[in-house]
Amino acid sequence: MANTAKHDRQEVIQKATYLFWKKGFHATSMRNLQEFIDMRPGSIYASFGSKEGLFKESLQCYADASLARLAACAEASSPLEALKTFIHMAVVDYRNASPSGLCMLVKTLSELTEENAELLAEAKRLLSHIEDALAKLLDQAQACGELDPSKDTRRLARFLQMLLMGLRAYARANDDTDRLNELVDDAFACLGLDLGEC
Amino acid sequence: MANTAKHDRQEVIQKATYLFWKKGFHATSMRNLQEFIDMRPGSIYASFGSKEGLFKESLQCYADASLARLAACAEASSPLEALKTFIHMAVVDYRNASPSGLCMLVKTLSELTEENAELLAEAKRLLSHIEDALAKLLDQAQACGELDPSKDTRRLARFLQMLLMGLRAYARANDDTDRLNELVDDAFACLGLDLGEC
DNA sequence: TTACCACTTGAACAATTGTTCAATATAGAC
DNA sequence: GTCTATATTGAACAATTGTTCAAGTGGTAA
Repeated sequence: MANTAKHDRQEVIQKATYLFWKKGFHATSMRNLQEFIDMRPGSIYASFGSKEGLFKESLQCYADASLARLAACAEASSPLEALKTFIHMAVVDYRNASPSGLCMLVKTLSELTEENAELLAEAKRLLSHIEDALAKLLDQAQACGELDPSKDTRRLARFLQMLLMGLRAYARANDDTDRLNELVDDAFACLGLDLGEC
Repeated sequence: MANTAKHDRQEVIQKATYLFWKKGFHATSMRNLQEFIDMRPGSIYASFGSKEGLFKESLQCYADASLARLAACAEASSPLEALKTFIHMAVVDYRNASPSGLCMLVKTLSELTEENAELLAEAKRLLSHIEDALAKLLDQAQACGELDPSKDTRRLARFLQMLLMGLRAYARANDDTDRLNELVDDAFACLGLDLGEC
């Protein structure tokens, strides 16, 4: 077969995302990828140009999935309840199920240096999109009377993302689930969002 | 010269720490290290056994320096004031001065997988020591009446470390100093420690 | 002065890295 | 059925990886 793509592009990117997310950019070799997504180097380079190119698309794939997960939460319940579910999922539930436990974007920001400036910038860009989505959800919470209208939602969104990063990093260092739940509770408590009453 | 060590061991480890901290474990090649610390491979391997061996000692060197920094803060002011200084230094002041902006232990935890289980375990171990030091400082704060005696200092220490991780990770994604200061303020505010009045 | 020994040196190793490209294969157009 | 455009293959590339080791160097003790 030829002329018509053997591999579904999106499926290939998803597999690559899994491996990159799990092992990081440097520890994932092209040979690892070739084996895992069952493509020969020629095909990969024809489709994505370089390891960096494939990684960049993986970052986007990851961010899309995260935003979709947040949107799914938002559809299932009230804005603030959705936030709580989203964070609890990311920090506690997906901790062992996901390839890394950490946010792939944060992991990338942590691993890479200016030697891969483009990837660094892309990770930052995608993280800011997630922050936008969090802010939008907080705006909705205000609109439906769930959140004090005097609160600065942009500032609160920044704080939420910072908490999310911290919680997931901490979860990687300490795998006691009870204490982790305690920590998430503390984080919610200090938000002043009265989440417990939703 | 020979027979007597040409290089001061501690000095060599400090240089290695700088490079590992900056670039991470995988992106730092032995050739990078050889050049940076001005030693030939034979000497390095005679002293440290392997790249992993040198990295492990670098982790310890980093943790020692962090604990010393915290101790220095503690000696300069009251326990809670010291905590505030310590966190502000790590998140805002050292952000550009230090090799990475991130905690080297968190960066290691983020980068490595079970393929380097020993290094992973060492990073976790050292992080728990830092948490111990934070808890001890909170105990002192209680002893001198600076902190509500009913608070669970172990739990508070965990929360503090989580915040520290989150703040530094966020600082890596967003380099607006004003907003960063705002974020640190928010973090302190939600601690319920009344830090502003110390 | 001699002998020793801890330390250093750097060429060399096999393995792995990201990447290229000429050869091959095949679905669809005419 | 031929042609063309596109996708795939896998051997091969130069460069780099972590590591080894035989040879060299020079202070110290006798």
